Amino acid sequence: MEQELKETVKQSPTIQDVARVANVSTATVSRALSSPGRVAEETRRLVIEAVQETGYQVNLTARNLRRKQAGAIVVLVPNIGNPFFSQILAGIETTASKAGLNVLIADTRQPHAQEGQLQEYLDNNRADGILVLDGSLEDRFFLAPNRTRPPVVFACEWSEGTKLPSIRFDNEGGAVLALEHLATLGHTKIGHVLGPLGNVLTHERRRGVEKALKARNLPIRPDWFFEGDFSLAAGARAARSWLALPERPTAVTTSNDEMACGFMSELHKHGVEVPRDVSVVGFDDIDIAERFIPGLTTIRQPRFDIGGSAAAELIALIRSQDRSPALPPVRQVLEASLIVRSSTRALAPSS
Amino acid sequence: MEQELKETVKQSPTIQDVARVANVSTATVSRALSSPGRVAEETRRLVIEAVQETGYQVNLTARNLRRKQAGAIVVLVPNIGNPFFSQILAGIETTASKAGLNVLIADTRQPHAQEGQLQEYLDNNRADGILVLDGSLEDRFFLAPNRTRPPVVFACEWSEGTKLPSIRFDNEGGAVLALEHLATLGHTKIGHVLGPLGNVLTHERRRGVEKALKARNLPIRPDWFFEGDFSLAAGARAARSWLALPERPTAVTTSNDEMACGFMSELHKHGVEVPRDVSVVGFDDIDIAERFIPGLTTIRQPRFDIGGSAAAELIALIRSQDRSPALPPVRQVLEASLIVRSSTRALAPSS
DNA sequence: GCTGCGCATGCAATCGATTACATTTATTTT
DNA sequence: AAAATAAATGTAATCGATTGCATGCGCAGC
Repeated sequence: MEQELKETVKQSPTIQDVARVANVSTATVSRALSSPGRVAEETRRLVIEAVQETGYQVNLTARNLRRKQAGAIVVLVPNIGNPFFSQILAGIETTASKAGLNVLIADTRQPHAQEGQLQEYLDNNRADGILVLDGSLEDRFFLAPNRTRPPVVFACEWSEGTKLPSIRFDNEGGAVLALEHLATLGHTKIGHVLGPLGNVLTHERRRGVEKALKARNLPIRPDWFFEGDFSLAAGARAARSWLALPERPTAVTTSNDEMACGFMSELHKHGVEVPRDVSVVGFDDIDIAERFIPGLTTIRQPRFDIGGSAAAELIALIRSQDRSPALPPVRQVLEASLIVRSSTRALAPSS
Repeated sequence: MEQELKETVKQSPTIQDVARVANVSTATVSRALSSPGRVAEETRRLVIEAVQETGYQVNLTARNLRRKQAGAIVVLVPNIGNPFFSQILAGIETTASKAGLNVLIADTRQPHAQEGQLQEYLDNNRADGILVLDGSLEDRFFLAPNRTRPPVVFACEWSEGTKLPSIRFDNEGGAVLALEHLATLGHTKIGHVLGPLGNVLTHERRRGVEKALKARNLPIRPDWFFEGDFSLAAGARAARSWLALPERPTAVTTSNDEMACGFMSELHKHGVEVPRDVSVVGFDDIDIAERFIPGLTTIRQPRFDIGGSAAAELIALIRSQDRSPALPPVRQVLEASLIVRSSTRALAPSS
């Protein structure tokens, strides 16, 4: 009898199995699959057939071990829960998985993420590259101290000091758009709810606001700039400050949409209606903006695209890593646009 | 001279380096680190010291190759962008990374994710276990056709047919809570906005609604059940249906919060105010619910916890995989609670 | 004092793919 | 036609950790 005992538990087919079926060496299989130019046409056909017959799939762990790579990138995001980031993550996912890379998402604000966890990602092993969506991380994380660190790309936020590549929105330009819109509607007393103080976005958006005010020769009053931190609660706090003001701005721009929602929500509780009593412009155009009451006028940014661009840039960096000379750090800036809804209106001529 | 030429590019230290410094074999180092009981006290101390001196970190790729595992779990989520899921993901992340497992997030609704991508995750290599947050995936994905498939745990949603373990909220109970609340406020004409039809959550929540209506002897009218799909837009469509009704319910429950927001938003555009003209109860308690205008009365579920529990269950399954006999499929149900805000009010005695 | 057992440790195979180098064969050059 | 070159493939080392098996040693039992 020729019958052999077969194991009942099927193992995944390995490159050895393919080699046996195709009647070539494992080296040839490997080459046929990853550098087709280096094997004969006919041989390649045989290998492909054998792959199909066996249902072979490359073992990424083995490949990564041999190639000394991790097969993954890690994304440092300040807060997965923030709807602003999810679209960006989707863009990253799409681009990365096309390149065969896994995406690990690390929430830098999660208590357990502090220090140890983060360092572990950064130290050699786990990731081939790092995508940072959180500009507030200290630079020391990225300034390779002694060992080889994977390449880093910033997206959306970035760190002022470092010269690392970054993909950004035109935050200053966006803020200017918001201000121009309000000015066109006849507003002259315009306030602004800031993001967290250390944050670059806060900074850039504020600069846009001040620039536009200056250009129009409108007042820049410190008591019309409210502190915040991008949260709904911060928007509500700003609303209470606004209410307490002896002289109130007739329009307010906010450094993100969530604060705009919190702001309007709190005003509503005190009987103040938007846009009747005050106009509000947000920033980001998160999903709920369209359906908030009232619909929120805001600045839209191509979020899916920025994720994709950043991932693409990082992948390019990873691929070029061994090759000399280092690519010059890219700094790509994507444009923002104004979306007009119902939270803004022309200033009544009376007031 | 004893001076040797040192490479300028420092490699990560390997287990060999540690062994050399500690003056033991690599086997001993490995054992000292992963099964401390099997080496002498003194030796272990030496190894630990050597680890510190060299800054050694285990190479997970090598370990995973040798142990034939992937070192990661994959989470199948219907839509990363949905704020409902982000908290759950955070819970999963926390638990998984404590166990040294990476978390890969796959958005099943992303066009590119269809078929190929998904299958790739499922087929042997990439993941040691799968956490499914999307009940609408076809069972065939999980019914191992021929090869060994990693363990699967459902969280939040699940697939009716399969007997796989699942961690769930008490959806029916939550819906009953919502209905009881409205009934207590004097409402007798109560409608409901459904989720997508195939979805188990839609089904369970609907069942809760009908059960509570029946218990109170209130009418169950087909024209008061509105079709939906969990999106803001679906809520808005339901609002238009509600407006077109000859006889309108005075209160509406929705199968999730986003639809509640869409519903209220659209009504507002037509001059109908909540809760003055109609009371609304949501489901989920997403972040914005508290700050919507009006604040949304809704059913809260411990989202972070469900993610954590599900991950823990999956990890237990992974660890026990080789050991006989298979654990019995767990089905854990977490309780929901009612959060009362401003979108509901007692029915005016007049109407 | 010899046998046997168990503890601590080392040796070397192994996981599955990649790739430097060697070998064979075919093709071109002079 | 011999020599040089190129193309296709095979052999075996390698990535870094884990682990089955072998070894050596000390101690208890007879």
